[in-house]
Amino acid sequence: MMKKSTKLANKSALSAEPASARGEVPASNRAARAQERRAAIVEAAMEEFIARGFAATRLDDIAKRAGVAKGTIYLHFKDKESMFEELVRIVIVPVVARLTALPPPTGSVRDLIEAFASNFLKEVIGTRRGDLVRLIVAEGPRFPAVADFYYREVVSRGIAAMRALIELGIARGEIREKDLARYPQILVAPAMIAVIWQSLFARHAPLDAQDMLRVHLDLIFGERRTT
Amino acid sequence: MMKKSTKLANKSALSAEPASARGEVPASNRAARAQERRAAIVEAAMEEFIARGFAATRLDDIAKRAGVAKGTIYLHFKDKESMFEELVRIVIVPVVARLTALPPPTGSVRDLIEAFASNFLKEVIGTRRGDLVRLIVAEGPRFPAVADFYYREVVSRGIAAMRALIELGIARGEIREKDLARYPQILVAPAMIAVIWQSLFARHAPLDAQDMLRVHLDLIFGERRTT
DNA sequence: TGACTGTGACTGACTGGTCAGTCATATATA
DNA sequence: TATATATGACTGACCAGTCAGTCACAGTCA
Repeated sequence: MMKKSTKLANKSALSAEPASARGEVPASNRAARAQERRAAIVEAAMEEFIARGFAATRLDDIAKRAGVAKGTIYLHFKDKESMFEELVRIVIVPVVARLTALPPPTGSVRDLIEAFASNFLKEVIGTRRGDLVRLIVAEGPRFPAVADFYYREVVSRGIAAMRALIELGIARGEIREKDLARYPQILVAPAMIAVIWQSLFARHAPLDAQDMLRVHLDLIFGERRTT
Repeated sequence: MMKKSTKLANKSALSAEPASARGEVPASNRAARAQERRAAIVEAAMEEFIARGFAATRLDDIAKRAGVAKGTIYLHFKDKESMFEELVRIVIVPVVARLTALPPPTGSVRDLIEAFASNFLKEVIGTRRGDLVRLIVAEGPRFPAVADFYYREVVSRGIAAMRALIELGIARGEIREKDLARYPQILVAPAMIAVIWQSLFARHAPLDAQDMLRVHLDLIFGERRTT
């Protein structure tokens, strides 16, 4: 279908388009295997980068873990740096999509936010995805492209969405503190802390993230059902 | 004299007692210069580690920035790794001391916490110290010793102190949400988010940390003076 | 169907450069 | 002078990225 241009990704490497004029669909199992390999590389790279950080990760290790020769990595990615940047996109995009695609305009604002938090809890906190967030925090300053992408695709959207919910909550009288709309970060902060906590301190002092988020929402909305 | 053991410091670190118990006053300018050099190295190392992370930082760069030859670094630190670990201790300890040493048992709990937040704002958020916190989050998983130290000296103490304040606030009727005492993290979360935000996103969207913390406290204590 | 062939995905030994850590030498101090 | 310090050229390990060669497979022909 999309052929090489999709798999090779980067700018160069465009090996002309053989079947282009033809228009055939050589979706042989060759292409399928290539996709599998690519996926294996992404998976392996994520593990290694999370475990060691960008600079300390060896491509040899990624290759070994992915069950591929080192050269193969370069068939899919331009170099270590752009592999890292692509990796973040590849992993983050679906998560954002999934978290974004659940605004069932039903029930109270609290219920909406609770549904969101519950999803975030399952999808991110304490998972590989959560570690990736920590990784972004860690490497962000050295990868402006990553930090920019993350801000644009995740942070700014998340803040905007939360602000909208907060304003709705204020309008409906569910939320007292009007100034909260100016700092949606406050709403999200405990969730972020939970992510970091699980990565760093879980073994010292386990944290019941779900319960903590509940308490935090009680703080904002008042005890359950108590306008 | 104490010789190497004092200057090499590795594990011992913290200045110790240059003049030892003995009466001598070896406060020659030799020892003084050594201290200056050591301080310069620590300062330079912090800059470099914050800017590039542990693995990507070159000792040559640290030496150059400190105005010292590379070999000199090894007169003060065992190796790169233990230099990093010591560095964290050297920088963190005084901050904790300063933040800890301001419990003037006066006024309301809110005032106490506000004083604390105000100090944290000045001492940490948006400063080199704040960057160091981000660095610890970044490198923690690869440096269990650092993560452990940080948990022991900073996190657990901070959590305990906050919990005590919250319980006091509840007892005095200043704080409604009783469950908050179970998750002092919630109280601290926005401050941590502010630290990270300043490091990563300030250039995209500046954050008025002071104002945000105020709003957060309003959320916990109710609008100013309303009980 | 089976044999033949061109293609390009895949491999991994190799290269060039980088950098932590060393140590023989030089300099400052007592 | 003797000793404590400081220096920076040097070494050996390490690793990102390359590329000549291999071979599985799709397509073609008999």
